[in-house]
Amino acid sequence: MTIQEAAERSGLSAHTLRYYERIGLIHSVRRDGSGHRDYVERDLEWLDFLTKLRTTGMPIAEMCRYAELRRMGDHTAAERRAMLEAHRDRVRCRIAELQQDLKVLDYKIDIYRGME
Amino acid sequence: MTIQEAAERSGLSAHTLRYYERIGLIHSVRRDGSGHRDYVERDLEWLDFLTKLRTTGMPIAEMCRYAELRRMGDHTAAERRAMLEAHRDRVRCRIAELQQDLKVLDYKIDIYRGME
DNA sequence: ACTTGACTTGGAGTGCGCTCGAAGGGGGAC
DNA sequence: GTCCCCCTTCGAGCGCACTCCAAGTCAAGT
Repeated sequence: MTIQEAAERSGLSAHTLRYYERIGLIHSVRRDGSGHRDYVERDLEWLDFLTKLRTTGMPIAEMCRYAELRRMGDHTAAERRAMLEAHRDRVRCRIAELQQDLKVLDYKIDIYRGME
Repeated sequence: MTIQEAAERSGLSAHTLRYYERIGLIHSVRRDGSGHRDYVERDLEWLDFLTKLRTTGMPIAEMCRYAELRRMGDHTAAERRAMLEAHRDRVRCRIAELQQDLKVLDYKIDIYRGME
């Protein structure tokens, strides 16, 4: 699969895919005869997971660490799990915070309604 | 109240408070005899609300627009309400998205647990 | 043979939201 | 008086996560 196809399917830009590879987020994408990247299904799955980490607010540096552990093999599973658990806690906190802020928005909107 | 006190109470830095004033997010903070800023309770309330808009992901430019409408008076209430409603929708979507992503994290963590 | 277009690399540029530095101005404590 | 500290403005700098550009390669189409 070409970089354009991978971009469309992952929702990332081709620029971003190259950038992710450069910083080590996605490792050693296969090249075809002419040196062009050739993405496989497994790359797409990994990109989807990376995207979930990103959209939930994990910093790139932390994602790089996770990717590095993943490359190191199964013996890093516990550390990776710990990272995900810590991240999950952050996401839960974030959701709780957003839900609180939502109440304030609701309250404000009601006030505006009352004014009209 | 001095800028330092306002910073402590709002959770923003003094730098950020000056920055917010410069870009028009907070308008015409009173000055004392020697030109120092003198924040009042109402400023703090406004800063708290601004902070909620920020932490829920409203871009600064949009917050400036909201602040501008607020300065223009009561006849902008409908437009401000519309902005808040649009923002509320975005926040709701964001929460829903985070909740979906949380499921993926849970799933992954379970897999790691199974591996150990 | 030549054009077209998508790809490659390395490095520079961008936008956002701050964050900091420089240079200078009070005003209270000693 | 002078030391010290916090304040002022203006403008530059920073960190993050991309985003884009320049220069070159390669393969397919006409």
